[in-house]
Amino acid sequence: MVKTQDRLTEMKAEILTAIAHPNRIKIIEYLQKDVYCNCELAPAIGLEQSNLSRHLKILTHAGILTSWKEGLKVNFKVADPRVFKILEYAESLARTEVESTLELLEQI
Amino acid sequence: MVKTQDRLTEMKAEILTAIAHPNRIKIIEYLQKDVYCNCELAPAIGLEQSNLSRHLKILTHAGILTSWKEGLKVNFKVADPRVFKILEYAESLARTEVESTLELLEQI
DNA sequence: ACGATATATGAGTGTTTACTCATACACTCA
DNA sequence: TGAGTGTATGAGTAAACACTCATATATCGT
Repeated sequence: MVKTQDRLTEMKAEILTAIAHPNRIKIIEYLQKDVYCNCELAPAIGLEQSNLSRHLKILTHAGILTSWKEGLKVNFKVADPRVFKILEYAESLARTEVESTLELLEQI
Repeated sequence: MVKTQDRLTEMKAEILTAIAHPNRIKIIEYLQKDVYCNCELAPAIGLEQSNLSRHLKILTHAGILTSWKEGLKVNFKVADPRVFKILEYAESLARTEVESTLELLEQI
């Protein structure tokens, strides 16, 4: 079944696409500490309310965040800690890149 | 230093953005087996030559693939196995999503 | 019921992306 | 050196994305 394999590949791409934006990475990492609502995240991350709301929707739709209402507010938390693993590996790759750039500079 | 932290976040986003495309995921996973050139990958993955070339450029530029010339051909390999870890976590998240969807269906 | 607060969404905009076709460039070998 | 092969890239296009402003919707306390 090539079709099923393709669907899985698409789903992986959807999950990674949802994560792969600076503002959404900030959101996920901020939510590592605790549970927060839109109104608390907006000033913390420095995003305009409607823009943040859309980023949160993208993350929730991708299954990366879960949300629930609490009065006026909508709270968000990271649905699965494996997301942090992805970010950890991305960070360690980024750091390796910086290091090898520095090594190249030292050779001059 | 907020600026440095932001740059790191951007780099993480760049790395994940480079990975987060179905065709590029296929390329990376195909290269898990062995080293291949553009001309071998094109039929294997089913991409038009110039399109594949651009995807390979994106992956190489992001530091995910390394390439070297061998006569006419340009060979590619995955630069760092941590990329596979990212894809493994993405896959396991995708599978979890499928499972929870199935569970919801069973409740009907 | 009313004003205040939190969130979602329609509409508009500028930018980026993926893709294709055609063509240029790089290299090999006969 | 010229034909053949592999790769890169310019140009054009359609779709997706991120963002903002204005506004709608939902909920709370008084």
